[in-house]
Amino acid sequence: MTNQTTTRDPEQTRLRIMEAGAELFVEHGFSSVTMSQLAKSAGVTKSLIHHHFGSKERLWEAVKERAFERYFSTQMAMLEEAGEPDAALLGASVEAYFRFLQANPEVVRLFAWTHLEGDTSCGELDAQLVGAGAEWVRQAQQRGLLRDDVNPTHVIATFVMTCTQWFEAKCHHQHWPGMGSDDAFLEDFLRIFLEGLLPRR
Amino acid sequence: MTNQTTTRDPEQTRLRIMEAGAELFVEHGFSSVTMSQLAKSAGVTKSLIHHHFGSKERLWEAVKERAFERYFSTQMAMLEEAGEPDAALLGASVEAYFRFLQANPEVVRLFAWTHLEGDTSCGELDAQLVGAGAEWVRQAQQRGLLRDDVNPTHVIATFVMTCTQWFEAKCHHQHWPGMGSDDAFLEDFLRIFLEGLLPRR
DNA sequence: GTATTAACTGGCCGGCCGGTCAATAATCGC
DNA sequence: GCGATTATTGACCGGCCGGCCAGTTAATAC
Repeated sequence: MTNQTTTRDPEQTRLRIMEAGAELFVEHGFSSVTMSQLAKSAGVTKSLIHHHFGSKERLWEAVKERAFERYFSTQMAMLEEAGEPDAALLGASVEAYFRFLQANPEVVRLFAWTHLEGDTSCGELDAQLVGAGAEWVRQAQQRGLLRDDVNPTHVIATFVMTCTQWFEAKCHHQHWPGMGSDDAFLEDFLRIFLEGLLPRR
Repeated sequence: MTNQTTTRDPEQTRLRIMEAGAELFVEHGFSSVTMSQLAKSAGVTKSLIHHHFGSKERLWEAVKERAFERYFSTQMAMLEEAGEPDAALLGASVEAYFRFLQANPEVVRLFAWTHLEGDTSCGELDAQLVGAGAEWVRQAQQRGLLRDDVNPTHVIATFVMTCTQWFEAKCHHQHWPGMGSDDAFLEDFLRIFLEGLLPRR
């Protein structure tokens, strides 16, 4: 058999606890989740969670840190495989980000919780990512492919925030009159956003 | 004196409890706030809160409902005093909404909590507001003042979501390299948004 | 092999949680 | 005025909270 019944694997255990934490915390928020729930969900005792992480708070921090790092490396990989900057590729990047959030709703919720907590650590890793994205926009501006009278960082921020809020506030606007599907909204947003960024004559 | 020491005013008491609830819940979230904190902050006993609202959950619902109604009436008033639709007035509306959120950060946090709870009630009142806004955009489209190949509801949603997320995720993006002030961002967003909405030639 | 360390368990703790209840005091209908 | 109603209090409840601790078992170092 692959797993002996009484074999210990502390790495695996830590991972199981973090995965349980990720699921419960992201779904219900830090303070709604109890150590008993975490223990039950991870299949370990409360004491073992304390042994590995010290406290509920430190487990939450470990969960967030792991999630941010995974997010960061995924996004960095997406950014690196993007080619030379131009308007079409900007559109493709927006769509890629939108699809990423669509496929990973837990990322959106994680951000929302950390924003409400006022936690700045989510933005620190992101700074590199945004720096690279803004540089990418700046090059396109210099080549005359995008209008150059807007701050490149604001260009990145605009589409990142729109995509994030679209999924974060789904329950808010999903029944608004005339509201379309994910795809329909993305299409309209891209129309406005990309044409708004064309060089001024 | 304006207030007798031992005079009862149940309306005023309900209000004090709701205001304490609004402040604490919006700041820390429903499950982090305890009845004892609420009671202390409102200057009443826990039992009195139960007497007036029945339970912690129902107090939270009352707080949200009151806040949504105030939000709705404020926004409706803003919408009604807006004049005939055109691109400049759309810009003014975006700015008005942005300034409203800037001046009322508790509204932003309230929306964020309700979104995480999956509460749809915030969107129901809004539906009217958005319906009116979308109609306003539609008229501008018919007059050839705005491009007509985008869904009017998506136009409203785009700027509402951008403004909301700007303030909601402030702690996330405030230290991004090159990120400007509230005003600088708003200016750039308006450039992109309004030019992206001009009629296609 | 054996001593040391680390993983892991179960039971327990003080404290606070949301909520209840009986008693009291102010207000209101008449 | 006076009885019914309702606002308000403080004492109290069972239960669960996060965390601790003593003890046991597995892995590791030598």
